[in-house]
Amino acid sequence: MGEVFRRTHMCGKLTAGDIGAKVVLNGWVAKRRNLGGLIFCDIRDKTGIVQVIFGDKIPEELFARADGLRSEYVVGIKGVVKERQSVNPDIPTGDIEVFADDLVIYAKAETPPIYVKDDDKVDDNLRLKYRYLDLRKQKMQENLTFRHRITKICRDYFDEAGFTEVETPMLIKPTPEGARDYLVPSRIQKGKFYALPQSPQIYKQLLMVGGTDRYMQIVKCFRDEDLRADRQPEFTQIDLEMSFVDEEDIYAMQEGFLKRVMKEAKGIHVKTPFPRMTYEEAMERYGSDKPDTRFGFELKKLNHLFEDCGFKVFTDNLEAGGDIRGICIDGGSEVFTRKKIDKLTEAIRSYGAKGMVWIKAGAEITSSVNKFFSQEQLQEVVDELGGKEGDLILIVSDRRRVTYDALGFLRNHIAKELGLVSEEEYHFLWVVDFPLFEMDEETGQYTAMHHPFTSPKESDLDSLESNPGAVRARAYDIILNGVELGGGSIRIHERDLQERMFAVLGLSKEEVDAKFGFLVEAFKYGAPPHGGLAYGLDRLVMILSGQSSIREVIAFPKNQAAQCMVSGAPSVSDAASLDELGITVIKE
RNA sequence: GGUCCGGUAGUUCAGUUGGUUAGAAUGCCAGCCUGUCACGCUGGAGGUCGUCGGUUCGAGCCCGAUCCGGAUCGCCA
Repeated sequence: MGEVFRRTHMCGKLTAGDIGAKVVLNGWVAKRRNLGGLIFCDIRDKTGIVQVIFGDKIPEELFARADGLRSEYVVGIKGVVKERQSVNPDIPTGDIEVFADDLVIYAKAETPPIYVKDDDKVDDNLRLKYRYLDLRKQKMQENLTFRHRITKICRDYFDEAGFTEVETPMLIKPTPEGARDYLVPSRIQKGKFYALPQSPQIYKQLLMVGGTDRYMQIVKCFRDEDLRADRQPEFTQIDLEMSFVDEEDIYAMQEGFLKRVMKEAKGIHVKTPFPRMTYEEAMERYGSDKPDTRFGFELKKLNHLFEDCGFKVFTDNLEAGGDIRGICIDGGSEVFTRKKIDKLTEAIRSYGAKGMVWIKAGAEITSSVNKFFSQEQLQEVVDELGGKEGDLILIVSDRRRVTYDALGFLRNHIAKELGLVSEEEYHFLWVVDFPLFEMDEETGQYTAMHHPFTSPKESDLDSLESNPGAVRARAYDIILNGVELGGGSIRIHERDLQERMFAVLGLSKEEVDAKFGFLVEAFKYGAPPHGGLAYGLDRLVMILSGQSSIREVIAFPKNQAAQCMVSGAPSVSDAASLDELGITVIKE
């Protein structure tokens, strides 16, 4: 008892070159096939599976023990690698097998509640509850390994570029703006709270003031907001900041990084520099600030065609200051039946669109508005969008924002449905010149779109107070195939500009002191020009490994209710702990 | 917080206008089987149809409430 076989090989790494070798394997029983006088047993470790055979030339006692093996038993095997009589071309180790001459059962296992098999279709929550079983799947191990490789490349690249990895605090001052904080009560300072960081933003800027020059950190961040397939309450950023740089330095540095990631992790050569697009252009052409440029279906503003058209839905909207935009789906009129179009109309309601007009181009144009428009008028619309016979045109008339959101959604949705989205293509894109501010529709107050330390573009500085909505920021996002991989900005390092910024945001001196006093104080003593960027590591790994959810690349993710299904967190706290923290929980 | 979809065997699902003992596949157990690899063959066990209430002679199915899960919008500087 207690003996551990000293492993000589990993299961998935055995090849024909090992034929004749005596090997020792450790792993889990993936599958047992008992043919009577012959038992086949697939043994799995994180590298893959290999077939082990218990034949007739072994002691009866060993054969009996092999007969007792069940799925997920943990075992050690000693044996000899031999060439297979019948090759299995479906697995990498399919041309060899291990003739066992010894077996140890380290642990038995109950029948697992989920199958340990890559293509097993099982409820997501069940996978999360039994994550330790789910992780035994080869795909999951590959995902973890792939993630490790990305972080390794990241550390190597930025190390070679002179970056220093610095750990910033996890227990920090709550930030009243932005996403909700996770609060952590202080026992020593009863009644006071820390927050878990939403990002190390302020600390990395302080590091620049502190002369660190180039900082990077692979760091957990926390946001207490609702979850999505690509959003977890705790997630990992690759956080970066550089001193004495402008946008061009940042772009070049990041393009070098992503180029290397693509080459080393995917074996794909990507061209640099990446294309750039202004925020304004991205919205006008794609209805999104993170456009997927692998396919067309670009938006086009159609206001001028409908100014006096007499169709009240359109004219009323235009008079109210709204827009009319459309997209043209090549060859879409066949594919999209009335029923399918109705479904699309229904789908865009969640973006606030009240309806959608469709036009099918051809010798005789059919449309949902045939009653209101002549064939000539409709042909004009078709021509404006570059449509031809067999194309489907979709038009949304609404507030500008709604036309962007609805058509932006439609082009992505339809491209996916038509199978036009290539998994093999990787389109990187910088989206630049974001607005510095956005209007909070509830309060009517300008808020920082990125964060209040983002530098305005110098050319727009004059209108900072007079027309804040028109001021563009020195902010940029890096987009890959319609996914926002990361974003950043050149920061404000001049005190007077920072004060003007706070003033536009409507922050009093007292508020500034309370919220960011320590940063403002630090800037008194000499801040270098600096800027940076942060990647969502989970998203980066997700998209490069071809997964559709970041849960697939996180070892122990939370479910949609932000629970850890393995441990049951969060849970109620006992009275003594709460008392010590001075916390009373009000039960509803 | 809003909208939509779902909850039936360990798992994935089917279940007709409400009608006898709720099915299939897979997994599990037992027996047979020496070249399987989704092994095969034979047999078997396995169900509070999410929960509570209502309608009905009778509810997995209809109605109401509630819990849970998922998608999505809001939200995510």
